[in-house]
Amino acid sequence: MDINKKSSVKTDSKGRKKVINACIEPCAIEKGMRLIGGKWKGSILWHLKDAPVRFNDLTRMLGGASKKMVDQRLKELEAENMIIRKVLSERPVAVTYELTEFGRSALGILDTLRQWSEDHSIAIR
Amino acid sequence: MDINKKSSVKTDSKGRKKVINACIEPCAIEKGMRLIGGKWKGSILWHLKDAPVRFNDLTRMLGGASKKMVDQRLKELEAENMIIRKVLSERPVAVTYELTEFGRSALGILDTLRQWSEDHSIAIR
DNA sequence: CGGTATCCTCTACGATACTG
DNA sequence: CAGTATCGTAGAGGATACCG
Repeated sequence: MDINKKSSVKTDSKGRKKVINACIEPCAIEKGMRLIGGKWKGSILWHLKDAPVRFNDLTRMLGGASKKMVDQRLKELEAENMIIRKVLSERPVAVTYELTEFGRSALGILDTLRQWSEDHSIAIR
Repeated sequence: MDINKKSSVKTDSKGRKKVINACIEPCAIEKGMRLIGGKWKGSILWHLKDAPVRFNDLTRMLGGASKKMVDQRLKELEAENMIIRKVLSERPVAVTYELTEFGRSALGILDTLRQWSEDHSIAIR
């Protein structure tokens, strides 16, 4: 679905047309969620906060994510300009991923979320 | 700041750093994401920030979400103690949803996310 | 090591219709 | 109005094997 759609026109059962305004603010929230939300993206970014990390190390850190998933998320994050993939050597193969400035700019949100989540861990479960 | 307190970092023979147990913090992030992440949850909470909202109004506000989805998310949020469902009248049926204190405590994160998302809307696309 | 390629299941989500 | 019920599809995600 097109999330950038600002409004849509619908016709009800009596043939009347209604313009439904999708709101700007929540769209920003949805948009943001698409960048740092999702199953592993926030965690991946968080793991890169201190230093570049290699692919397999990252996969291990996430403990529970398959290579495929990590690979997919990494590609998304790279396409979104949140991380950079760097090939360190060809033989043996060595690759690291690190945050861009943009990626780094999301760390504050993630830290707040982490803090909030920990503070309310009892309420959460 | 000492955030990864539960993690241990080791250095191998080639001077590379390895994080051995780093899944504590990301788990908090994943946990938090499950509460306010997902497709509509953040937006729903955000829409309730000022006042209680009725079911159909909320659905319309989200413009694009089906009743079924809204219903499901609302039930999740209620189970998670983020919102409260209140029956105003039986005939005609009138129900509102409003934030709990816990739900309200998430607004800061959502606002930061919204701000961040808007600020970087160009980078995002 | 850093991925791809397959296959497969499961559920998220949408569309539509119906109900008290 | 505030949901349920039902059906259908797309894709998310796991398991496993393979590759340069």
